[in-house]
Amino acid sequence: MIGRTSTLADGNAASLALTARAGEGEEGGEPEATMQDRAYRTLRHALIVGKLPPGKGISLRAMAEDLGVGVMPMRAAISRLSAENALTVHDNRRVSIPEMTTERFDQLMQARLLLEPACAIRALNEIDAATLARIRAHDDQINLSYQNGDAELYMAANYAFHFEIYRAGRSEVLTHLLESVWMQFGPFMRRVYGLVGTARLTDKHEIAIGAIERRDVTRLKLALEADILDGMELLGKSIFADATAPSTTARSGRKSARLSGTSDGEA
Amino acid sequence: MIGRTSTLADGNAASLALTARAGEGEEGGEPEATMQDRAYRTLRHALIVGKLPPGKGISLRAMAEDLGVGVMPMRAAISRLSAENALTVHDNRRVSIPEMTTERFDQLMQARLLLEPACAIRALNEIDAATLARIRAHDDQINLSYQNGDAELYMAANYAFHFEIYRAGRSEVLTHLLESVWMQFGPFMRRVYGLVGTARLTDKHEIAIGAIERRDVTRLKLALEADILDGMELLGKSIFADATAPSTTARSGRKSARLSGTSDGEA
DNA sequence: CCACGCTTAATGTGATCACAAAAATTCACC
DNA sequence: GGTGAATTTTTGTGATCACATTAAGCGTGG
Repeated sequence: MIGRTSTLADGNAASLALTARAGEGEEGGEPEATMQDRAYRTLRHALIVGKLPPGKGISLRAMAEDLGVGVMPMRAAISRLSAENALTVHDNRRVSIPEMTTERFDQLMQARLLLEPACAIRALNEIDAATLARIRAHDDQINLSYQNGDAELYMAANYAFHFEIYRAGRSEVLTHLLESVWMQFGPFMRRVYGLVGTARLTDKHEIAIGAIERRDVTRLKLALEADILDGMELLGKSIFADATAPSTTARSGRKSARLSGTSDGEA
Repeated sequence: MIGRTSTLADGNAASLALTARAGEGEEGGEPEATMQDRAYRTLRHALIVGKLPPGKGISLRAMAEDLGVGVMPMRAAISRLSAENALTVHDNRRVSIPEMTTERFDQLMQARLLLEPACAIRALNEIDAATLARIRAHDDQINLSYQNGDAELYMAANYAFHFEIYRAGRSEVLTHLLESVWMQFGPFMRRVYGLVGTARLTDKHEIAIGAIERRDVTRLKLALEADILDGMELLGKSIFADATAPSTTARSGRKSARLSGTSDGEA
């Protein structure tokens, strides 16, 4: 391994790697994927599922090497993410994953509360059986993640669940805005997951699914708002509680309890 | 009528040179401004004030030359704008200013209706006398633009008016999302301005200012919603007058009624 | 006059080099 | 041993070159 420390959260060198999609016969199906798009998508996914901790410094060349792409595609990817507020560029012109503050947390939550019910309501009459089945499947994944304490699976499944609904609303504008919010929210949420962990509240997802089945607008809206607010309350408490209890899910176990703390990023 | 740009000065993009204006002198005060930031800001401003027409193709090298910057900064700028949905990248990998469709129009308006009142409410108790004075000044500029029929001034002043309020709410998250929406909205709005021109519009801005003075939350909310809806109605009418009859809902997707004429966009 | 094939120009993507600023490291010195 | 200056490394920014793809000219042949 090069002297460069892997920028990945757990030091797991390959976990973020640009996976050559399994079954990538490629020549026939997807010749269009540009390098920068692949870099963008992997980094984006890493953010949404919280694979990268807040405060983490993002080095252009280092990240390019970690992902196995050139520098130019990585520049484009970082540029795009920065434009979406998923990465912050400091005065030093250095880039890092944004720290979470109480103000930003509130702002992100407000954005979620404003946009997500609206998206869901739009989607209500567009969800067919197949889509509903996918939604249920995502929810099953969430429950599975709870059983196994698999934080990463939870993050991915939770994202998939929500956006399976929102995308059905066919508002690319709103979903794009929401994805920006989730990218900002992901790193912090993943961090906190270990603390609130397996504490499953009353399952608002089930209520949402039921509301979708009955085409119950207000109930769906309430379910989503409650889901968001539940998380808010949980995560909000975690913020104020400077707990020392480390997450159990972190394999190395050696995680500081600082919620938005830097692992090895710069100040 | 569609493909012809009559009164608008959008003929070609040569007019949006990277001037030292943009409110910033030169490197006297801000040695930190990177080239790509300057390119980004000018292009962004051009989008918000609608200096560029929908459908207009954006050529990397050509635009770089027009703005007097290198290719690399322009790449970064275009990349950022694309990430904010202010520019669309086609399958050809060519970039252009997005066309407006009825669906997108509705989505953008919904986003405005969701986010802008919320921002304004946040701002309500943060607006001091100085800020209110600036808001009034912007409104004066708007009225002036009406008198002179200065579309560009109107666009700039209208943007300044709204965001002077929203920024006071100190939610970088929400304002950033809103700016993305306005960048998507600007080119089309500017286009339509020539059609609806100086038309009526009972001044909702005055009402909003009055509501700010009295710290009247609901009145401010209503004023902004009415302002947005007024524009919606006006622009909506223009849409239906201008474009081929929009199908009820083109569910099969791709081909929806193109609302905005192209000057020299690609196929 | 129009259609079709060829040539040419232009475009986006990516790599590589160059450079200044900022970290990180080294190392002398108290 | 700890501290600060000098050096090395790393960083982001930007320019330039190379290449494949595609739009645009442009001719010839029908």
